[in-house]
Amino acid sequence: MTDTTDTTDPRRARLYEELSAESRRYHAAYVLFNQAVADHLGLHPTDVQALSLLTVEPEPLTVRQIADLTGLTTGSATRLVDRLERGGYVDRTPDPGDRRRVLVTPVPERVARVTAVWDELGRTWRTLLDDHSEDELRAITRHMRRANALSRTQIERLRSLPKPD
Amino acid sequence: MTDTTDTTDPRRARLYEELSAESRRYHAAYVLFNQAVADHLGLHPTDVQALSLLTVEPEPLTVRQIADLTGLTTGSATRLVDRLERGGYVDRTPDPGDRRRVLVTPVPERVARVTAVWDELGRTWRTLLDDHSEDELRAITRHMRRANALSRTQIERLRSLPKPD
DNA sequence: CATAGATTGCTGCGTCGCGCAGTGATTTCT
DNA sequence: AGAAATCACTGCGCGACGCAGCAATCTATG
Repeated sequence: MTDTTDTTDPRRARLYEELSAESRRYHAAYVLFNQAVADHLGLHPTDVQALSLLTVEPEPLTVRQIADLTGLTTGSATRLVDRLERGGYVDRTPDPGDRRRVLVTPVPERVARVTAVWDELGRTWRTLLDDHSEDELRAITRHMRRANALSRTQIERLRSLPKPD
Repeated sequence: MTDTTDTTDPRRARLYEELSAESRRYHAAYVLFNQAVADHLGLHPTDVQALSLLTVEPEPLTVRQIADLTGLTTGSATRLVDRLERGGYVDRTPDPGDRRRVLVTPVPERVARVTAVWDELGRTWRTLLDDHSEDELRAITRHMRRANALSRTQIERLRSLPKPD
């Protein structure tokens, strides 16, 4: 019926409301899950988060990139890599192209311990995704991708704004 | 064409892969955004997170509920409420029904400062959601709701498992 | 080509959120 | 009524984090 998007549609506004509330709980649940994984492995939540980001990207990351992606300072990122290296999860390799940089590479055998936990979750996840249509899956992915990009610009906006205190 | 769900469909497997990778970045982005909001308001990320959870639910929460929802111990939750109370964001009210409990109620005028930041984000969010169909919005919300419930059971599983250390 | 400036990663230092363990008050179980 | 569980709270110590300063290296400008 409604082909064009009507922003004042009350039913649609209700959908926005529900999605907003649900995404808050969604993120809260993820934080708790991440915490549980960290406890299970004897790591810190930040470390698990960093490992997650480190394994998503195909090429190794520098310490600075890890700092930017996690939101820590370069100093804290150094200690984080220290912990991960001490635990045997990553290797430090000097960057051949720029000798200031240090490339952080995940150690597959060791990281497998972490991904094993995720994969177990992944199996149950499949049963969750299986009754979504392909179009729905694409819509979900697209929403996340765009929300991702949006939050980046919003963070910049917040940083440029004066603090209300 | 494919009416029933075929788990071995390679194109579908690729969709799962993309969604998995994107949701990792999605959560990372949220953590960064939450951090930026906290910096902006001079609060701690955990406090902002707690305020978010506190305002989603219509009725006030007890200290224990806050502890469970955020994953902290009751002791840390007490300090968290201390900080929020000192900042004027919440009020402590003894529960009339159970005098052991303390009800934590958000202070609307003060919390408005926080929600103002969210609402500004909300406006740009609308432009993002506006070009999703209602069915897509429902699919996204449904996915989050179910992922939420799933992670709860997965956390229980992790806690009952022996630690690999 | 030399030199100033920017960038990268690392290291003391102090701060502070957090978990742990114990306490008193209140409720629930037997 | 007494025992056991639950709730919120409080010292205490740990450790992750931000900050500031450091040397090494790359880049830009004359």
